[in-house]
Amino acid sequence: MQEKYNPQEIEQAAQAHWQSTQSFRAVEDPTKPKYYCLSMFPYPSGKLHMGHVRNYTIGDVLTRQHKMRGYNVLQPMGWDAFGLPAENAAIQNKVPPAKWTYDNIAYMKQQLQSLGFAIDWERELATCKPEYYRWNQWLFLRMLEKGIAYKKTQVVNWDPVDQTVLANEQVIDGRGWRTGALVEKREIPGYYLGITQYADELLSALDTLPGWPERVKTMQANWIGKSTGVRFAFPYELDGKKDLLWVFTTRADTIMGVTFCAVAAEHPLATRAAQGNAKLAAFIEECKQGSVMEADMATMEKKGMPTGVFVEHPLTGEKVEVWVGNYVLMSYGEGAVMAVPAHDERDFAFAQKYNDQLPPIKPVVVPEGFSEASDSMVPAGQGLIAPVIQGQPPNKSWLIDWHHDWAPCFASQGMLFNSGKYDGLGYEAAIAAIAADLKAKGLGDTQVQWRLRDWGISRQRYWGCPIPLIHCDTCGTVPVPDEQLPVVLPEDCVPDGSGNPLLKRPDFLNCTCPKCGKPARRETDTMDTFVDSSWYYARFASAGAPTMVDNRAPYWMPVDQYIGGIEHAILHLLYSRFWTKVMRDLRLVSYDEPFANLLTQGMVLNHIFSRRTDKGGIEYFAPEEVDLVRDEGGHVTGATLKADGSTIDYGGIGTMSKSKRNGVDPQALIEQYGADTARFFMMFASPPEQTLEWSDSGVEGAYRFLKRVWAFGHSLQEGGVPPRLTFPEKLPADLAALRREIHLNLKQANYDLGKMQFNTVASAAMKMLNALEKAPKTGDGRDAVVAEGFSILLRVLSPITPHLCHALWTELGYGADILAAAWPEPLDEALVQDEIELVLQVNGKTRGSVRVPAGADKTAIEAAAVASEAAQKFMEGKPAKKVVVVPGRLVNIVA
RNA sequence: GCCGGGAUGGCGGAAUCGGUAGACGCAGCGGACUCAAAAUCCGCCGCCGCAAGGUGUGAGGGUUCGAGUCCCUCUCCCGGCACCA
Repeated sequence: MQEKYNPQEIEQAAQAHWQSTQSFRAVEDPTKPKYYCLSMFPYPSGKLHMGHVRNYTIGDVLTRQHKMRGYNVLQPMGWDAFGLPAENAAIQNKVPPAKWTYDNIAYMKQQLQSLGFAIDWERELATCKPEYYRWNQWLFLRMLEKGIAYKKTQVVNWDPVDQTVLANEQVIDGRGWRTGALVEKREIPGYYLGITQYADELLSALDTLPGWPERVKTMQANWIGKSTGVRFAFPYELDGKKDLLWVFTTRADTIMGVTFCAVAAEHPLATRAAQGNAKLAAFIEECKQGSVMEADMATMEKKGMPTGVFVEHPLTGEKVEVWVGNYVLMSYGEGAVMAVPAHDERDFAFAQKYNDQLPPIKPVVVPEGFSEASDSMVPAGQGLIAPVIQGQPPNKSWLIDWHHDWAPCFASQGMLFNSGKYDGLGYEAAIAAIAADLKAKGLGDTQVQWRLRDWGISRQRYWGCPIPLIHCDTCGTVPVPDEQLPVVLPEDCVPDGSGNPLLKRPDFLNCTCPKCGKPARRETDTMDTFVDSSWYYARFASAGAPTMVDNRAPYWMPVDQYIGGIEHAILHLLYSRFWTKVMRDLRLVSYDEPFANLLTQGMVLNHIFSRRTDKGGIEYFAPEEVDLVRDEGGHVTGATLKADGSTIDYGGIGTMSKSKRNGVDPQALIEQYGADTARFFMMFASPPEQTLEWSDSGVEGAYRFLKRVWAFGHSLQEGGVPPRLTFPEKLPADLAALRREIHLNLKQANYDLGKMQFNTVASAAMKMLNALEKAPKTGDGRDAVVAEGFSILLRVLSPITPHLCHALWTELGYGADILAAAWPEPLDEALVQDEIELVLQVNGKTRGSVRVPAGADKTAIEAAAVASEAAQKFMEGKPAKKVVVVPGRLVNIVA
């Protein structure tokens, strides 16, 4: 055994050992409990980044720990290989996306292997391979048959110069990223998957996922957005034709306060009204410009224009004008809303803006408890209406005069007034009564509405899974027959940014119609890459099967632990759940949910340094290029460039990214310190769910600790401490204390592992080493305590730093392979103590401690506490009014 | 804008059920070893104070013998918002 810790050498040796023994090959074995541990597979962007290292180390710690606990473990790895960055790289370097992708995969695979992850590489897959994506196509055809997949128009970002569809991220400040042209909204046909058909189950089944973080479930529930409300219609007549304007609202109780209606620019009524109204037509066109992103829709200035069309209030018969509003979404509900400015913030803002063109705001709800006679309308502290009444008599007639210029809006639930027969009703009673009346008139009913929209999967892009359809002049759109699958994507195209290169590939485009045999044209749209990632976990469990999944899937599925970034909390995870349910309904699988437990890991952050360039752009600097400037308190206030000492801006802490130049290359780290140091730092720096801040000196600290572990192991070997010894009947006090310390930390480590709080597991390991290094040099049973302690330390640490622990375990003769060792459990005999220390408080303030026998009862503890010197001093001669004893923890004297 | 999350020393973070705030580590300071440096080892280390003690978990209020933890109000930061993955 070498004296010096040499990570490169021991890591290579350990990896060679795992390879030769096929340690991580997963074989189905019904006699053992299984543990399927899956980390979200990477997009092969070029090289691993720290987020990957963190994600996969978390998975590896769980995998190795469960292996040692006797589980049959599967940890696979693959590549989310289709996607936009490959096309961007192609535009830049004129390399086919396929070649770029495969090169990246080869490099990143080697990086993953050098980190020593316990991966079964025989199950590796890449979603850009026909043997994988043929099953995307196959399942898509099944969905088409079942009516889950269907065709509809979709709104996309259109670059008029490049004549191409842009992704949201390719739209910068409303302009195309390459051309700078103003982006337009355009409607084109596309394919959708009916995820809304599963909305109810996707929502209710969240309750069957106790192993998911509550916040992720809440986010999904809000995304699905079930709301119960009333769908009703305003009758109207336009150009002699009678029609109904349908709207949906969750606030039917405010229906008597409607002052206008608003429809989306794409609404048929808007289109009809615009005929012969050039000004309105122009406004509708304007609404169709700009972003398709919800965030932009929500933050942009609310604009509208009257259509001149009046509809009839379904209950009062009053005339209500219809407006076109840029804030009304065609894709939600009916694409039309009733507007009640008095009780809806958005309507209120709109009404204030168009004050002079709209009727006065009509309030119809007051807070519960309001009465005309009372002096104050609202109980103090509720404050929503309170400002309105300053200097005004709080009475009904005044409220009716309430006007939008200056009155705030009351959007909470309350009691109806100013609403005719509904006066005095509360929220629920009012809605029930109003819905019943609308129903009686045949103009509406209660309805459940979902925020969730169907999943548009068509992408007008090359590097994706071809949608298996054929367009025939005679037969229309015809599905590709199963026996002709997969529709293989040619791998030698080089996109240039001006549209889908498949359109220039006659060998791909031209085909014969499966129905009539005439020449036909292949669909060139490809699938959203979220399709690829919606079922890869099931394919891992059936690697290489000649069908989509085979009979190995039921053994492994569902995934016992899924690990990935919080940024996937909604889309990827929801789509995977949906896909699973579709597969289940096709009887391909029998489970309802793909991921039993979910861990969402935080992002890896680093400092950001930049300065403005002469041209007005921003230039970023890597952290190693700068020196930090701190104020007296030690806070970072700025930075200077190492090269020339010039001052640059400190941009705080942000996610590592190529564009900000604040990434740290894992490769350099592995080469300098070894994989174990990288892994240890990642686990130690913060708990998995939180963000992790990069720190070079933190890495140094991790390395220092591993060197100490090695040195301690070396000293045991030098000192001839045998791996196993018997303990004497009773240990001397100092050795008993040491042993207790080790087992206490083991108990803590096991508890924290259960919570997946690996940073404190690492801390516990460090505390064990700190204790072992201070071990007495002599004493009866000394070697036994130290050998036992170190063997516990190695096992606890081995999932985090497997190479180091593997080497020391065998070198010191603890066993042939630490992977085969039993996971350690704390022993009661090591934890017992005769006397315990309790915190002493007087009037809630800590004033010292008292020692009492371990079995002391409450009376004895009280007596000991009151009698103590510290208690006497701070009680200042007053008698104890009350003594609170928290068993095993503290005693508080109230004087 | 909407939805979700977060804020604790100079820094990363710990505190399991409301019970010693700051474990463990980094940085810093002092010392040992060395011709010297690196590496390593020992000690100190929230803030104010000579000390006794006081004070302190983003801000303000509340509940409690006792609050980082529970309740109310607010500020700032981060993630998602359906064509980035």
